[in-house]
Amino acid sequence: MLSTLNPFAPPPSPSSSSSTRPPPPSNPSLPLRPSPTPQISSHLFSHPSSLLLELCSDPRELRQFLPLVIKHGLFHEHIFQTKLLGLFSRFGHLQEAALVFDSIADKTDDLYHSMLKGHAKHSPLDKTLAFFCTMKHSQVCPVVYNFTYLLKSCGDNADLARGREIHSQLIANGFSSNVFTMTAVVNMYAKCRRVDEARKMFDRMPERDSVAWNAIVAGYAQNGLAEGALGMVVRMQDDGVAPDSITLVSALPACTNIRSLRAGKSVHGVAIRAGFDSLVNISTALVDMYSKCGAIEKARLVFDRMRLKNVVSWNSMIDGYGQSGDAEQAIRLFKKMLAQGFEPTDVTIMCALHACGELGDLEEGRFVHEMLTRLGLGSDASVMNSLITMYSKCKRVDLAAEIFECLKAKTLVSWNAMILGYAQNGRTDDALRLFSMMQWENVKPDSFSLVSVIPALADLSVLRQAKWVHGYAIRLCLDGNIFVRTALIDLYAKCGRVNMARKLFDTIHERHVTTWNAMIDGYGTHGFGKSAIELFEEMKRSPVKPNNITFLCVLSACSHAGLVDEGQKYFASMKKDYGFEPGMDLYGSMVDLLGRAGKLDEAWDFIQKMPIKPGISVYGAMLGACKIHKNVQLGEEAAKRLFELDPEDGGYHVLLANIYAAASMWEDVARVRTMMEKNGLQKTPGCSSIDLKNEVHTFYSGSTNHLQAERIYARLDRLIDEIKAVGYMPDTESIHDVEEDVKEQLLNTHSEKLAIAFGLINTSPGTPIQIRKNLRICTDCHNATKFISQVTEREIIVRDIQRFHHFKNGRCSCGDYW
DNA sequence: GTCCTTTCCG
Repeated sequence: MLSTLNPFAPPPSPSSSSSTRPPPPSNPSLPLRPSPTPQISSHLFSHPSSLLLELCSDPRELRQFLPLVIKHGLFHEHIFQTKLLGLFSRFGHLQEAALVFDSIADKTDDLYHSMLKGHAKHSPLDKTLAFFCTMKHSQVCPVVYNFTYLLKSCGDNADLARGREIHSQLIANGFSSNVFTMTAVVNMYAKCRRVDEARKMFDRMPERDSVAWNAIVAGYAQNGLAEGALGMVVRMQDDGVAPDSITLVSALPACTNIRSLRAGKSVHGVAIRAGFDSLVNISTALVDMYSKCGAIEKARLVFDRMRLKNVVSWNSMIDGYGQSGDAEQAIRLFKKMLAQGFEPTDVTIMCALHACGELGDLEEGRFVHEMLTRLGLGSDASVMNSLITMYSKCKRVDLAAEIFECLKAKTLVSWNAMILGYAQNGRTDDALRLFSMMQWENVKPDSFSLVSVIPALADLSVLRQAKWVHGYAIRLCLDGNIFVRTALIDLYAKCGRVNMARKLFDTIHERHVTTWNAMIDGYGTHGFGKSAIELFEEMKRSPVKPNNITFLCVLSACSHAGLVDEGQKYFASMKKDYGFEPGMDLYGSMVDLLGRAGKLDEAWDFIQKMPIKPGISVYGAMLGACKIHKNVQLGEEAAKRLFELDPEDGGYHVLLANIYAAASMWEDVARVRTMMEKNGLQKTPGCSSIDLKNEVHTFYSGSTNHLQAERIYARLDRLIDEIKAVGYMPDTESIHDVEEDVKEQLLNTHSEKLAIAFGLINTSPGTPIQIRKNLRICTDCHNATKFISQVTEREIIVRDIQRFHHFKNGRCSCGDYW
């Protein structure tokens, strides 16, 4: 700015202190130009003109000035030393400030105060306090603002111990009723999350100005105590202090926090009446409040009416769209922001990445990735964490892993994001590997880590691991966390321990909607439809409102238990009583409900009447029902439409082939197989696994590579004879083009049977056997297992991809209805 | 010379 200064302008009046000084002129384009140093002539360095130094708005200009100061021998003049020191410390160049400071022989108190301020604003807390100590040792008398700066620094570092120390020193220095220091004390305690202590100090203040009130309002708001914050806003008015814009900008996030549109609107009203609503920070907070309170259109209205927007305003609106599920609008606004020439910040990038992830838009995601690299945000941990999540959501967990591996400053969030990414992309082993690795690297898992890894364990359904992670959660003192507990409920249910799940459920008093959903679904997959319904009815009487997932769980429970009327009733109630518009999965559930129960025509009719175009899940359910009830004609219809939707999963083709096979339509079976090959679709090989003595044993159909293979096959041979003796008939009708005995042989070596035989050999009599199958259990194995449970007097629990089957005394809990 | 807005993982 030096070139813009008029050297002939009258010098500022000597009485003008720094507090009333106008802000330094700022022209962002100027500091980039080389400074016209030679044009500055030495006559400027008369004493009044030394004030010029103060007008330096950036350290660069200061550095350009310095050689001149030295050249003209002014460096040792007190006024220059004072000003230089002040400037260096204001700009955070503490080393240079210290150089000036140390060179001064007889230091005035002012110089100490100036140094302390610089340290408090720019140095680590340790250094600041060390300087404060030397200051006291040099017999410098502390002043009010020494303490306010020190306390702010303690608050920013959330260093309660040091905060208390400063607090007591302040009392010793007789500042305990000063409104400035005490406001800083209130703020410090609030920042250290000790709102009660902050409040105690606030109540003890002999007088309170609006700043003091703002400190306590913000204190409550930032600690998630919205009611406290809003209560204090009321109290301050009763006390005759009018809320200012700072009060309101703190009160708004409090309304946002409790999602209270009503409170937010009333603050908006106050802001309008006081004329604060045109302030950029107020209107930005309003945008955030409205969008988070579910009034996204109103947020957009406020946003569009803003005459002045800053990056934060844009970020709030973009994130508002992202959080309310409108990722497309978020991206559109992001583009608009770029078009208007705003430079995205780390926050903008994170919001944009979130939206890309939601949309699964890899191309856009890559574009944002390139942009953030250009912007130099490639080492910002938060940004990189968002990138990991974006790539994971776009099903490119490989790219996510690449980012994670290269990320130098991994945070706990990075680990959590990567674990979740693996878990959600079916990379269970990698999720578990990372979870144990993080502990090797001394990163302590938190509730998010557990909530990410537990579903991966639920995928494996190994009870031993479930118990281990439960114990681990207890040791980490995280088992009380509602989301961890909910994940554990789901885990126990998926490990076949629905009673244990219920026990955990009963210990939770403040249940989240997902807690109810997990338990209802647990009952549903175990075929306990009645229990699921009872629990749902209990939920309706609780303060927690069901969401559309709840209805999905309830309908699937009804479907697995054959409760057709109940299911239909709930489907109707969902729209009528709760106003939920059913999604594709719910329609699929309804088709499943009707179809499984044999009401195939009704199911088909239901599909024709759907208000939205039926998707894969709907025709998939129809096809599955046609397989159960051996309906070739409707099966073909469903498959035709299903294949038009181009599913990536080859399972539907297999389903159709099985429908044909059951009807002995072998040419059609062959046709479907050819079609699969042509489309590059593969049948997922069926496999069954069983957990034994800390090891998971996995079997594929006919596999002979197990160490105990000989014993297993021998036991299986005997087993087949035993169950045949009590009435088992091999279901060979769905196998074609081989001899009868080969058919039997093929059936007998199904993975389910191998796993059961292995379990029988290796466990003592009476021990329940638990198997996990990656596809649906086959009809013959289901039948055989019933007989096996009878002849061996074992309880056999099979979890297939759809549900649980509890076999006992020759019967299955699904009532052969699955 | 104190107080204030936006953001990542469930």
